[in-house]
Amino acid sequence: MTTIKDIAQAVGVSCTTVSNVINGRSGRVSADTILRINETIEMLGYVPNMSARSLVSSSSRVIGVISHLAPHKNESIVEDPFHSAFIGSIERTLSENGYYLMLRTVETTAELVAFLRNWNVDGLFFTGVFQDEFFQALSELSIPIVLIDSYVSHSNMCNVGLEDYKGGYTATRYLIEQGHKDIAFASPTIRERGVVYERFLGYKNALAEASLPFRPELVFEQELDLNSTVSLGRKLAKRNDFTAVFATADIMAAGIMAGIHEAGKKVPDDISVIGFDDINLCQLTSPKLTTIHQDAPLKGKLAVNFLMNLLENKKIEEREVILPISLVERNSVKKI
Amino acid sequence: MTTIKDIAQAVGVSCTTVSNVINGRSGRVSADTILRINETIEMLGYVPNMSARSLVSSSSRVIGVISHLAPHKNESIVEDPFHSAFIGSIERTLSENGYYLMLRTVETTAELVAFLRNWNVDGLFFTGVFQDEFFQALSELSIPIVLIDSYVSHSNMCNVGLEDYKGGYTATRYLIEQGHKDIAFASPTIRERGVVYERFLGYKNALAEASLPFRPELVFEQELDLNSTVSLGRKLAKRNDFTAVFATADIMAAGIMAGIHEAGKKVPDDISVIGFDDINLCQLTSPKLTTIHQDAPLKGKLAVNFLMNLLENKKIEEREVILPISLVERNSVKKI
DNA sequence: TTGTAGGCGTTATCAG
DNA sequence: CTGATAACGCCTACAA
Repeated sequence: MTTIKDIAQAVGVSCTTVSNVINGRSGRVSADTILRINETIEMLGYVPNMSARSLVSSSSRVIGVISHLAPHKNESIVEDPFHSAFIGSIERTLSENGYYLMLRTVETTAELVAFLRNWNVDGLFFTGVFQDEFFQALSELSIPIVLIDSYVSHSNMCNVGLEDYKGGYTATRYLIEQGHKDIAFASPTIRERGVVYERFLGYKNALAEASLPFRPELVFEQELDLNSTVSLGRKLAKRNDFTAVFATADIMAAGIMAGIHEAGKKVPDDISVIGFDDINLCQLTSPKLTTIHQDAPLKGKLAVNFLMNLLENKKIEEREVILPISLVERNSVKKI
Repeated sequence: MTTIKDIAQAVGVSCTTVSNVINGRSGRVSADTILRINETIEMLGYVPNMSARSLVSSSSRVIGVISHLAPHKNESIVEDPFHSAFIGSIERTLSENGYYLMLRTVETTAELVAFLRNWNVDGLFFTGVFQDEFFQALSELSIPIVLIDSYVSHSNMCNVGLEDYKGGYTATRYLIEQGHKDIAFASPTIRERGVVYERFLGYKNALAEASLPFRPELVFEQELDLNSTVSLGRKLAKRNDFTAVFATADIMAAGIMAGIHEAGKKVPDDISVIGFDDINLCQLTSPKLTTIHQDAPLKGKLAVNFLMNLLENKKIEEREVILPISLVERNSVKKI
């Protein structure tokens, strides 16, 4: 393994000089020396040892992408098609900026803290944080953190979020405009101050605004895995007390549609369905899924921007970006 | 930050002793000392500094998951729903075994080698390697490598693969048994010694075995992104010289189905479609997609097993596992 | 059973 | 402009 020392010897200078060149402190070194050093670096194929750097500088250029998992749940952030879409985007931008991405699933705050110290992690991405003990732990951390889709805030964090409330409102409002009066709501567990909660509020307010009653019996909380959503669809197909469903995720909406079809009913003729996210899947179901669009790659890009600014101690005027949503009309909602 | 030294001082022993305890060399330390040290570690919240360890041991417990990207192509391994399914599985198992996962997209072998040296990467996962310059570079590396879905082999690598040939054969054979005689083949670029190539061979041989002619004009190579596959579907719908399509990936099959439907034809009445992978999506399209099943999470698990054995220098009888495929009949193929 | 000392590759400080 | 030297946290001979 080629080290800085090897370079120094080959060129006939000291380690310090080599280090200075590598770190761009060119003011202190003669142009000629710089050239020779760079040539030798090229020739010998020198690559910096990040461990050594990290050791001496207490910082590592490692960015953690944390998937906070409830114990014993068998899913991960990457398995969610929506999230995996911007992990890719994050990795590339990070990489372009000279950072490295570690993926880590943690269950407890202790695990998280250990991980951070293990590697002198420089920054963190976190999705879907709630106002709980976990958030407490996060806010006590001294490294830059970028939250994604989180309705909590703290002075040393940034957040890139979405118009979730408006999304819920828009979806419901659209259904109402299409003549629906009895609208079911399907989502994973609704937790206070979470993304789903906001969409839920939007749903309720759209109802209220149209003087439609909110009917708790039409709220269905369910896991997002295939089996659960499909069987929810079957269950919904058996009922006759509503004409449309708003699902807070496309994968859920698609599962519900499949279940409805299995039960021998039709979307949108018997039941209308609207989703949320606008992932590719929406264009692969039939009927194609009407949904609320959000820009996942952009979310990733903005998140990385935030983190970069935080890491470089740049002034940040706004610590939060809220991305807009928009309605994408396809064919899963019927006008009645 | 608590170090080994702090522990040593607190307990009143030397660093060596603490180190011995941490690394389980309990033979050399008295039971009492071990206890006191462990208590103090707990109390002070000591966490090992991996950079320091890595520096002194030239090994880091970092495992790289490499996404080998053609330059300027805007996709990543995590964006493929099939691959992301087992990255999750990999991360968890790795984590349970005390390893860390770095995700990295590389375009050139130089980038890859730099990355490995930067972090003293201990092992590597790699998907879809071909017999090319990149493979050359890999085989000269001295660290354990586990290939996934690769038809190349080398003494210091393991491979977890799939019965791709059989999959291609089975899919085609099934279509033939259902009475189809003119069968199109849709896939991304067919590269020699690649997964797709094997499936293609299976397709051709099934045709030959049934004395059906191989018609090159029915082979469609296309990118896997949504737009490409859907437009391929539209294109296929316009032709009348075949009755069924075998697509080598479910996302492709689903896109093709969508395109066919857009063009006003029906699956399976006008054109039958069979896919490959059996991802969740298959159960969300209508008709549901008949496909060749493979077990993605198992693939991940086996890959990690291989790597663990390699890392621990265990004897490995077989350096390769080929997972079985099976046909899953749903509703996208018509008997004619 | 425990301790001492040297070194892993890099950076930073300070002197020349 | 350049070079010693110490330090980061940990491990491993070797010594006691």
